[in-house]
Amino acid sequence: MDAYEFIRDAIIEGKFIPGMRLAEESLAKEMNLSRTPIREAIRQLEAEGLVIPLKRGVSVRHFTNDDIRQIYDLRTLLEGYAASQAAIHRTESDLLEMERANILYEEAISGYVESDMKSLKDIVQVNQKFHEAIVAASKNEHIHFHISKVVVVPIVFRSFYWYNSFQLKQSLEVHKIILEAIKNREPERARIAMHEHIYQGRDHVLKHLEQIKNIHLLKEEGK
Amino acid sequence: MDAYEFIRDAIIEGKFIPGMRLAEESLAKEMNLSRTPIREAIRQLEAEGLVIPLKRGVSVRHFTNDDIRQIYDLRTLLEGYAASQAAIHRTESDLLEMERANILYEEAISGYVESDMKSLKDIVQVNQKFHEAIVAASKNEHIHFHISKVVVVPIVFRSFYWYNSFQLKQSLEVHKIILEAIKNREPERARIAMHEHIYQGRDHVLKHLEQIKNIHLLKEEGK
DNA sequence: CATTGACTTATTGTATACAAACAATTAAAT
DNA sequence: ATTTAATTGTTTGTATACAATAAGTCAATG
Repeated sequence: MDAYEFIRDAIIEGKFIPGMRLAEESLAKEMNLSRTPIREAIRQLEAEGLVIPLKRGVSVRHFTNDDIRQIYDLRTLLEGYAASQAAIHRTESDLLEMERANILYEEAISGYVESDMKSLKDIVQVNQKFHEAIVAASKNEHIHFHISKVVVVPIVFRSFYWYNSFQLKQSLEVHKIILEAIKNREPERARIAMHEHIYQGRDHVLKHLEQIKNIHLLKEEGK
Repeated sequence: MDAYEFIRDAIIEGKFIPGMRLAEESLAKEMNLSRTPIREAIRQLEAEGLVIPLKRGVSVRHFTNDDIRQIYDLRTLLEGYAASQAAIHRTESDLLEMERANILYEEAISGYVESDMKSLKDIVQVNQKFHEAIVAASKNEHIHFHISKVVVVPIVFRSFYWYNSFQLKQSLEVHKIILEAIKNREPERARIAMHEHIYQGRDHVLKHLEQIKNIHLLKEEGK
């Protein structure tokens, strides 16, 4: 569905900010459609929890710091499990896929210049590729469904945009450790490495949120 | 949404069997609505994975044995996590709620007569109450979202209907062990007990599925 | 007899129309 | 001046209408 992707992307990219009401008519006009497909897209987004119903219509969901913490806890659980299962069920072609993703990742961060959106989008995509390869290797097709719900969240999705070169390289190193564990068929090691990886991501996001809060506080004082 | 509940219930109760196409017009007529709200309900069910899109329209999703196994693995992970977190974060009122659910459970199974639908529905509901109380005590509001997706699945939902008195009593005993662990603030013990509880449920379902398969095979031979 | 092709039918997907609910603004009364 | 009432306007929710596409049937031809 086209309308679905349009609205979802606008939400996770922050174009539609939390609390904003989604007016069907204006959305319809914006993408040259009638209200009918717009409403159907909204129902899907509602089922995924990206928008919340009001008395009439819906608004973009706001995620609190606690939400982010809880969501990351679940992501840690799910991706850690995926990594441990991958260490058990991975085939040779799975390993190849993960290695390929990591090589692309390495290339992408070597070509990275601070705050260049184009190269960052590549990194985001390649990072996703690695994580998805692990899920595929876990041989549990339902994991993907759940992980997508803890990743496609506005703040989480954009967290990549405030990484620096060093942090990206560090991230690659952890990827290599995870891959090594999966290759050696060490489920616990793979799980723990993935845990640490995701938790670092969580701290990264929370630290950034803290900074934003402080900026707002300074603004308040400046008035 | 009323249309949503109508269709969802029909699917998880097995009135709409896997593979069956959902004809919008006939559904609309059946519940005295136009196609518009029906279609919106279908989009939600699609987002939840209970129906799958065809070239045009949707059909009720079929869950294979592997699906069931994978879904139960995830449920084990999620409910085990919920139990361990509940052991850490539970308040006194959380404990009260769980105890109350277990007392109701005990009453419900004492009043149970084999294959009496009325009393079974009560048991299903009270069982849910206990599991939800644990999720509430875990203090992670997002767990519920994910667990609901591994519970509201046709075969899983109906699995209760082929328990006997002894198995129900046994189930209650495990509930008590889980509660004890949560009361004593023993996260690992709570997690493991919950694991075992869910895995028993899984085996129960898979065994039943095996039986059904055998019945079908016998029918084939009889031809 | 089977296979291809055109035509007919049925059902979906999208647009529009209408009714109901909520919000907002203005007027009236205390 | 403030609060209440009423009326107007905007937006959602549902129904209907229309267009597009897939499927099924029947006939025609190899």
